[in-house]
Amino acid sequence: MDSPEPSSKTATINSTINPTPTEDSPVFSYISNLSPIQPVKAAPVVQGFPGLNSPPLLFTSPRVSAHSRLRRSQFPQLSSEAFSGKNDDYNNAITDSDGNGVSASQLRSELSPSIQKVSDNNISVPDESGSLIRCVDEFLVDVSNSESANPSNSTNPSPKVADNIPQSPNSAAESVADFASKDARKDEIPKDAARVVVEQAEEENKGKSSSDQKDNGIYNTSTDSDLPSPDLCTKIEPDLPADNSLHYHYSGRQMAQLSRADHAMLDDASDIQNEPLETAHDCRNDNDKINSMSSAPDECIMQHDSQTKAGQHQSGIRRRCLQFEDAQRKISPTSLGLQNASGVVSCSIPPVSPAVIEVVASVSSNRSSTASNRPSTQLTSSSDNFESLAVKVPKPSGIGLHLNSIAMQAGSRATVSVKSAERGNLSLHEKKLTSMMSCHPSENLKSCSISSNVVGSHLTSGNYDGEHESYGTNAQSAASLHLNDAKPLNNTVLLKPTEHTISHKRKASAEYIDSPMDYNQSSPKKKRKKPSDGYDGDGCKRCNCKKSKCLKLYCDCFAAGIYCAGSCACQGCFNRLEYEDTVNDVRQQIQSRNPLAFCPKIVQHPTDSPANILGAEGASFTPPSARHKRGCSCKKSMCLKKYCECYQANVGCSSGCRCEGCKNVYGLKEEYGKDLVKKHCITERLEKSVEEKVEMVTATSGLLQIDQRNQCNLTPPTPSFQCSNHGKNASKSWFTSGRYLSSPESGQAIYGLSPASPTNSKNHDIDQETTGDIMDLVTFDQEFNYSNAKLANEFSPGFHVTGNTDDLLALPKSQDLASNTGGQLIPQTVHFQSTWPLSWRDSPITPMNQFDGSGMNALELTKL
DNA sequence: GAGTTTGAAACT
DNA sequence: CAGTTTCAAACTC
Repeated sequence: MDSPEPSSKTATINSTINPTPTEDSPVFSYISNLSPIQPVKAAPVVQGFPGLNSPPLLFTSPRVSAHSRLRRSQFPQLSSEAFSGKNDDYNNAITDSDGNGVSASQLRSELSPSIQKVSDNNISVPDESGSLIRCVDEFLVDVSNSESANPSNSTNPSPKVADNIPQSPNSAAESVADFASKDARKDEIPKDAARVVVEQAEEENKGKSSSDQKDNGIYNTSTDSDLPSPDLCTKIEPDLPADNSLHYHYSGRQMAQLSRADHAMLDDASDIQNEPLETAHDCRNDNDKINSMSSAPDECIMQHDSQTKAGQHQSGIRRRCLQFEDAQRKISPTSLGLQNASGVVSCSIPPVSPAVIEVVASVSSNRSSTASNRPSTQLTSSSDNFESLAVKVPKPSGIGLHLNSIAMQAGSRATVSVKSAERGNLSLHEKKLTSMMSCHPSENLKSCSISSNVVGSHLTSGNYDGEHESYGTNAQSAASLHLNDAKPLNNTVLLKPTEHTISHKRKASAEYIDSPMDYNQSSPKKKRKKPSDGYDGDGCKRCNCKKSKCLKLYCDCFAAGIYCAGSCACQGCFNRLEYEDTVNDVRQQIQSRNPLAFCPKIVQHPTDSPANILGAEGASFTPPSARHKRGCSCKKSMCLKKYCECYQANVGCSSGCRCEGCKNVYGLKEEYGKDLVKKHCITERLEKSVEEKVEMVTATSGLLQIDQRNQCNLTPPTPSFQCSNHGKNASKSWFTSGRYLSSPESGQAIYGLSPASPTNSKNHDIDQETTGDIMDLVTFDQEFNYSNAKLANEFSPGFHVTGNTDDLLALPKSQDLASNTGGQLIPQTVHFQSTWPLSWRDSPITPMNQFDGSGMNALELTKL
């Protein structure tokens, strides 16, 4: 029996929301008829239930977020394009000299002559100085560049846009800042948009002329040379405000958004193209929105500072991306959705999936591998655009078993430290301390953030010392900021290492510049200090290749998607920036042979629920069910030595292993099935309890029930919360749970704060606690998909999860988990982005579940 | 540090 | 797909 109250509530709400229509609606009349309570009394009843009233409030912010996110989603795309465009410029200059000239620009030109034409008319200013303004301008510049360089992006949209675009550099006249004006002219942005941007830039510029200059100088330096400018970096670092953590928070969001947008870009390339300028404009607006949104006292962010600092950091931290850059670029961390209460953004970078890359390539063919070689630059520009994009990005696990997967996953052994430390200055103690911080999931957000940061440290390290450079991507580039991010978060612990890092940065960079060849050659001088674990200080593996030239998967560096570093003792190494083309080619060959060659080797078993992974305290680093994707073939080591990849990764053997006499301490092959069954039972129990809980909650709020019913009626029988396995096995991801925001492999991307999904506006009266539990239980194991779908459907029929993973769920890093367990990230951060890129969704290889939350987002679930 | 063992990657 | 070779890390001494 429906209690009268729910009905009345519903009626009241309906009337409140849409008084006139509601009363007229048959539903209203029907409810009114059913309800013993007279409509007249409805109002009082509603007042008596604040919970019902509150929903709108809860909803409000999501809507804002959503709005912002949507805009941002477009923006990031532009930014990405901008990146590419910028890179293109850079690359064009370089590649032309090299004779490798087929750059993205050409492709772009082919794609959109009209735009190109416009750009040609425009004054092209190669000079990309003015980082300060750049954040604003660059974004414009990038957009314009992308427009000009990459017609595909902006062109299509638009004849309309083209018409609006001034053929003359008039916009420059409107710009106060020289850089801004340059950019504006270069970009040929419509006057309105350009004006707005320029004005903003000007304002910002006024705010901090000194920093701007500094930034500019840095930027120029970084731009001119591929390598970071140690000097500049050094200068900059000290200037960082103690509270820049706040900056990072926001920047993190922005970054996340950017990344996410990048993802979206893949899917919605056409859309992006349609509204380049608008997007750019929106971006600015988004920033403003974000700022305003985050204007909360605890999140006062100084955009200028953040921009400058971030730009500085990024300038100093330059990373080169090879073929993965595009893919990763597309791989987007979650966006606003990742925002947690504290504003800390946890972004995990999905693993680089070759398939994704391919998709990306197809979508945005304009991005040549060469063009994408300068993620750092891209990142910088992007970050500038976003006012310092510091993202706590877990290491890209896409790298595979090697560096990232193993080192990070092995919680017990995870020794992640600042790589620069190895070079000398950082004391072992500090290193360990850092590692510990990173390795242990913390209970508090700060710790979590640190952990996350550390996770990415290995990536970062490359930047710092200029040695290990990831092929990868913005994501990795973003990761490079981890340490920086971490510093603000925990000055006492991480600041020191960072300082060291910076100092080393200079050193390393100088070294790199001076004698780039030094470090790949196995010079006796550079006797590698081979740590017992085979990792250098930062958790990066280094190789000792002699015959493979570091162009085969034998090479850990190569396999991990990074360039060999000075710490490597390889001989005849071609896995270097100088040979990036070669590296790309080889990688492509390998991928053509085995698309999964560079995918993470360690994946979360589908049935592993978040609860299992995290454990009660969230301290578990390696999910018990984590397994080597391909399995091992050990015969003599009995899986008890590091010859065994499973053992090396601290994961148990599975049925996929072909090992003989398995005695893997992390899990015997024979026991794997048993464990699965056990877990399955446990999971079922949990689900039941959750369902019961949910029912209780639902009963409490009659509105919810009614709402759900209505929705169910409106929706097809198919569970809206569905996981579609395009792959053979449904991937389940533990990161699907809200707790796992930042699964690099999966997920963070998955969790974007879904904008307020329109469909959702109901059910927000459910307390978060319940939601949190639910989310924890929402695993996407194939086995449980149906039940989950059912459950989800109960709440929101609109929720649709597309689980497209081939069972490749890369393990989220322990740090990620830790950060997730912080609790602050929770339910809100769990988002199912409706805008998730198709590329991921379509990619069979993509190791992550993809959620197409068209109808419902995490927030909705949370609200439930 | 040299040599051996091991198993993944590459090749056939 | 299976067998073989190559390779580099892990391991031993």
